[in-house]
Amino acid sequence: MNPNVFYGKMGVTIKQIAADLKLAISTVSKALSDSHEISPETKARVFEYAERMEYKPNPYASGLKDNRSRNIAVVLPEIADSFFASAIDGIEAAAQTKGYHVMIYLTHEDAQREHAIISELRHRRVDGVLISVVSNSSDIPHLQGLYEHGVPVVFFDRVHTAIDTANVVTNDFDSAYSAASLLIRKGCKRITFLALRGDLNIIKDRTAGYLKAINDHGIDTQLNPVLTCGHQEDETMTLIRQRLTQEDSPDGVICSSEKLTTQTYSVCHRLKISIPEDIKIIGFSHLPIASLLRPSLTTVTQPAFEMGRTAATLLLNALDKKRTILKKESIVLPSMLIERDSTG
Amino acid sequence: MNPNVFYGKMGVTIKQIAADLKLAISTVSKALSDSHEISPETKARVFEYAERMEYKPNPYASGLKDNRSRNIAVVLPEIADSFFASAIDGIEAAAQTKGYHVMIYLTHEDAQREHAIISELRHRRVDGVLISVVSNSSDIPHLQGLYEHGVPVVFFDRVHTAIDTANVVTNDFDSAYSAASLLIRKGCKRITFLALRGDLNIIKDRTAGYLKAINDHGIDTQLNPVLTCGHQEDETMTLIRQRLTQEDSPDGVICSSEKLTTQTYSVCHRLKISIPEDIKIIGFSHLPIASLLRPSLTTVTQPAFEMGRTAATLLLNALDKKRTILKKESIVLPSMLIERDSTG
DNA sequence: ATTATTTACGAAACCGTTTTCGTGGTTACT
DNA sequence: AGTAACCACGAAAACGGTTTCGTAAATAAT
Repeated sequence: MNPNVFYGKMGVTIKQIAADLKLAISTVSKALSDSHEISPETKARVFEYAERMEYKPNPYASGLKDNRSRNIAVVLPEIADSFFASAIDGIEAAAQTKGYHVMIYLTHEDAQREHAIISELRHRRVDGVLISVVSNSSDIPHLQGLYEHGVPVVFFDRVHTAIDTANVVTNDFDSAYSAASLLIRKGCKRITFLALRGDLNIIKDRTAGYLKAINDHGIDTQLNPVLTCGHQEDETMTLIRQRLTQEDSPDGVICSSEKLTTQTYSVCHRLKISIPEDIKIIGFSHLPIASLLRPSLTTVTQPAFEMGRTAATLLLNALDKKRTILKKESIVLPSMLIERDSTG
Repeated sequence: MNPNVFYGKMGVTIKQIAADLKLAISTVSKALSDSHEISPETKARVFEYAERMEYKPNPYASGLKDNRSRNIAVVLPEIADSFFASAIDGIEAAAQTKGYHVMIYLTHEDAQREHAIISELRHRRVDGVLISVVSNSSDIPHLQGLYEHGVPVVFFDRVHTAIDTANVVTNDFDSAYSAASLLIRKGCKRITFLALRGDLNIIKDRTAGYLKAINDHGIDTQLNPVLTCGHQEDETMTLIRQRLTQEDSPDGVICSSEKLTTQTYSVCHRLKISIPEDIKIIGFSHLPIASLLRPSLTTVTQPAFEMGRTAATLLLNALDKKRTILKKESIVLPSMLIERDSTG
């Protein structure tokens, strides 16, 4: 632009400063990092000038040396889900205090997209990855490859046990057990557990916890089945509607995901099935406004923020120590079963 | 682990390939970019080898040359807000198709934090910034500086008109006008408009639209006031409660933000004020489950996803053309007033 | 007085790319 | 035959930093 207007345009480089101050580039670099081999006078000169020029080192240039960008990736199925939104919140909080930057990648429950993203992340754009996978079988080789190529991976919520790294989960089995027990205690005789298609660990665990509760209470498993739903909204709604209108329709439903919960509510509203009189409902959900629903929703609420923050902290601590392989460990943060009106 | 298993560890570099193939680095680089000055045979050799080694260029090394990272920043007040969550969704969609990467920064409605983040972004970590500001006066010099230093900025939703760049908003004035008109039509005599403290344009516009409607309908402005709320949850709840329990308490409320909406609902629930009989409520909110609330909520729903995608597209198009200054323009995407039970 | 050490700085290599510029060897034109 | 034009490749500079090493001068140790 205008050449004599100002140096600062487009970012002053260390080279510029060196030239202007008639110093060697290395001298300036050392001065800025407060090296002991530079005299106080020179340091002062450099500091003052750098300040005036608003010099900021280019992070990627520095990163080239030690091969780190201080960027981490968060890969997750969707963001319009209060669990994931809060998890990101926790991740960002941890990252910000540690001087890291958070990149977001959305898979939209699509294994192919996840595949593409993981593949992209091999290019060393990020120093590490936090991920909540789409499916438990989808992308082992890719994730494994990423991990083995020196990009540490930490799973949260939707983990992938085939890979030996750290992960952060909640007590899915126990919460589902408690949820089912509550419904049974409330007198439900025909509970349906809404599972998600796929082989997600969290769903498997929740389903198992549910079935254990049914068994432990000596209740007929036939009458208390598991219904597997897909990710497509209309298809799932139809499925739920059919279930709720069939003969011997359920008097209790446990929804294993937030979406399934809201979908079930929608169906009930539309069909004028009254909760909790006709049917009692518990949802796995982090919804902050569960208490404002009609009726207020009994939830299994995950510690989303904490899970995100914990996972991020695990990863960032490893990165700070330049550890690229994390000890295999599962950190389990407990969910809370919060009784509200939908279980009357 | 197994040392002789594979070269690929930690990422092959172009230099490695050159050495292995006994070629010059430049030759390999050109071959990979399919340059005409490399013979088909050599290209084939290089391609095949690069493929086998799973070579991927280091994005930040390349970025150093043309001074671009293909990363963009999204700076916003919070993520646990369905508007912003959806906006990110739209942004990510646009970015992914254009080969850009999205970094998230949360200000938590804190001007200082926003300041720190903007300042951080001057280091050329990102090629451009999408932002929904905390306040309209907070950080002009910083944003201005960022912009002038060659980092393009696009505002969305919470814009900053003092800076001459592109921005994407919704028709706040008109929607507020419509919302107020609806309440008046429904017979409300004492409406309260809940504004947010600060000098956000969107709030100002919404407030103005509300006041205009009150005026146009020849209604007493004294009885239809604006109540300014802060960002602190408990404080705001108290304020709302006071208002709803005072003498001549309102029979209609318009909440200018999603949080205010849910807070108002909470207060009504707690005080057993029945909606819409005692009071009618309209909320500016993108909540996908507005219809599941008790009672279902009449909303002014912003086109969040579209706004995010549009803002991102504007920015990315400029970046692709290496344009760093964007034409000042406002793209207005209309909100929708969706009547539900809360306005009875 | 001689050697050893410290001080304060500069030169240069390096990180992984891209790009400009040479250059030796063919092939094509007149 | 002489020059022009290409062809296929390599050397080196550049991007913006950090870091290692070298070195002249000043100071300290013997």
